[in-house]
Amino acid sequence: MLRLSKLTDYAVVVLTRLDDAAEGGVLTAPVLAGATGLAEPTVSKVLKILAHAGLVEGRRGALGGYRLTRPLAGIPLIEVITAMDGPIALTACVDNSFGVCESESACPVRGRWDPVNEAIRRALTGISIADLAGPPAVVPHPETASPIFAAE
Amino acid sequence: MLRLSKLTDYAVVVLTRLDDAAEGGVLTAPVLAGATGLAEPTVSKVLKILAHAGLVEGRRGALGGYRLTRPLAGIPLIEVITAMDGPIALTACVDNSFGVCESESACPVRGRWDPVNEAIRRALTGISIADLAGPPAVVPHPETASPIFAAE
DNA sequence: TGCAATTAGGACCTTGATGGTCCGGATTGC
DNA sequence: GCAATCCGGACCATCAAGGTCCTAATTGCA
Repeated sequence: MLRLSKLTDYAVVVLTRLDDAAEGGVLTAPVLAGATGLAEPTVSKVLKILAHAGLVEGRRGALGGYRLTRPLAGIPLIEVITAMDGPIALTACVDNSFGVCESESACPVRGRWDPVNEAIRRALTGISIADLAGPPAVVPHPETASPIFAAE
Repeated sequence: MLRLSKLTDYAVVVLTRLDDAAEGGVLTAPVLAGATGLAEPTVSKVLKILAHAGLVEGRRGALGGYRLTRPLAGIPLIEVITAMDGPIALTACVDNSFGVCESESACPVRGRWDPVNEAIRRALTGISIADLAGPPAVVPHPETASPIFAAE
């Protein structure tokens, strides 16, 4: 369904909550779990992945916790998606899997997905986490396209 | 991995091959299977879904087969994706699933994914199947090696 | 120095969707 | 009547995602 994983969704939520921490302060996984309503092991998993990607910073020991390495506005959505779900690649043909496709010789769209991936990548690069967490205004049904996030 | 299903990939391939049929002529599932290198039952499945979406037209009986209802240039990619994979919805929050999210009250990005979906939808609407099947030089090749692929 | 709190890094299992195949029925032309 | 073909499902295997848990390693404090 062209959907990204739940972990990515959780990551955005956790990052947003993490922004609530005081200047220089840290939040622990249990605290974040309580604030987000997610299960603690799940939050831990998300944080570990985010830390591995360099989006958050973990500090061990007592009084430890996690904090953002950058403000939310400086984190493009695509970076979170890439960290959680892996690189954007709509089909297996695009990245480095050559010789895997058994219909290789007959495939007429060989290598053709690249512009598609590029279009999506471009669309997601212009959106930051701050945009997602931004004004708490309600978005009931944006029928027409919001011109803020231009795809091209 | 933000990837679409293989069926969608097959659909694009099949549609492209279907375009090879003579004016007004039809191609049978076995013929298309042979032309694409895919298994016949799989091709049949793809064609049935596409027919249900109105993208192709099936004609039963002897001398039957499938044909396009529109030229490839008139079929936006998003229509094929929607037909095969369902509507574009990056997270479960966006469509009509209210009350399903257990973290609903605490979720700070509630309803915030809509612009993202809209951005992607717009990016995919501008690409037609003809663009994917076209000559290699037509579609611009923005970046040969994208830096975003450096995640893993 | 010992203890508690916390992250780091995996292993493990369950579940659901996807991919793929197959079968019976309906329709059409010869 | 017969053969070819689409139509609408059901059916099963596989695989990745989701989620939990366990054991180190690190840090601060009494």
